[in-house]
Amino acid sequence: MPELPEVETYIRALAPLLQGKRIAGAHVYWPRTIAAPDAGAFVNLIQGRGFVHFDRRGKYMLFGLDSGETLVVHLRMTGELRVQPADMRPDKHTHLLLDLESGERLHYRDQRKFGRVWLVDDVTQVLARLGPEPLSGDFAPSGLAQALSGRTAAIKALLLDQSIVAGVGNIYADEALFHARIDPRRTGGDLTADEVVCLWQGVREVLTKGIELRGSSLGSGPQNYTPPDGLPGEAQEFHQVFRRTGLPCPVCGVPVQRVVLAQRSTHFCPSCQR
DNA sequence: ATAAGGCCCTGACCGC
DNA sequence: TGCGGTCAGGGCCTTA
Repeated sequence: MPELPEVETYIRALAPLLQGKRIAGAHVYWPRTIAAPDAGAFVNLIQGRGFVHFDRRGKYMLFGLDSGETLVVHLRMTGELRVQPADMRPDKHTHLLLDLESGERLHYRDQRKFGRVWLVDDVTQVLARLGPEPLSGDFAPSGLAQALSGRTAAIKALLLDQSIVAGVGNIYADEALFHARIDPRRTGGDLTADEVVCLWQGVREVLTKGIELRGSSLGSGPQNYTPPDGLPGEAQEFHQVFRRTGLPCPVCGVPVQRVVLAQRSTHFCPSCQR
């Protein structure tokens, strides 16, 4: 499941493969993949455009085109992008295919069809609700404290809220809370100022480490993630609690516990996290 | 305004 | 082997 570190790894890997290349044509096999404009307009508008720059915001990939428009891609759970040779045929999970003038093709695959693609003049249309970028100066303890104040939902649920901080998903929310030694069931508004600072730091540390390790490539299954260059990430080796239910906490040895919060699996150490 | 639950999807997994 | 049921999960939508 691609979160900020996985999406960052993705865009870094794709940039050198796509830089300067031009789109000769597009094929949409599952129209709902295209969130905007409609699939027909998308195919017409994207033809002839070249990739000129590459960026990321939260879990969104941003491909700047030479027309000034931006191709925005959100992989959600199971989306994948791959640059493939011309003779690689799309399979049943390929919902969008971009033919490049180089002869290669960019395949968008997505088993669960949750991912979405936009082609927009102005990315703010898509990104309007996103909170601060966690590894930038826009994300500060004071702002986080303000966003949490008065909130009665569990802190885990609030970390998953993309309007509070962009890019944190289930893996890094659990890891950040472990880092900050905060019980994920705590009411967000009840955190002390010191705890908010610890959490701010925890979010930044786990995301930074995640990027260094090229993201978390979890075991087999539909949620597996592998970067576009095929070299798996290694961040999963350093998960302290995520999907480690019953295994000893790496700090104190007490078994990691699993609960469900905001309809999401949540893993924590009942002894270290208070 | 906030919180909670449903929905979209399909492969994996389980029990029979 | 086959079958039905359950689960996971990001973001958007609806409801309270």
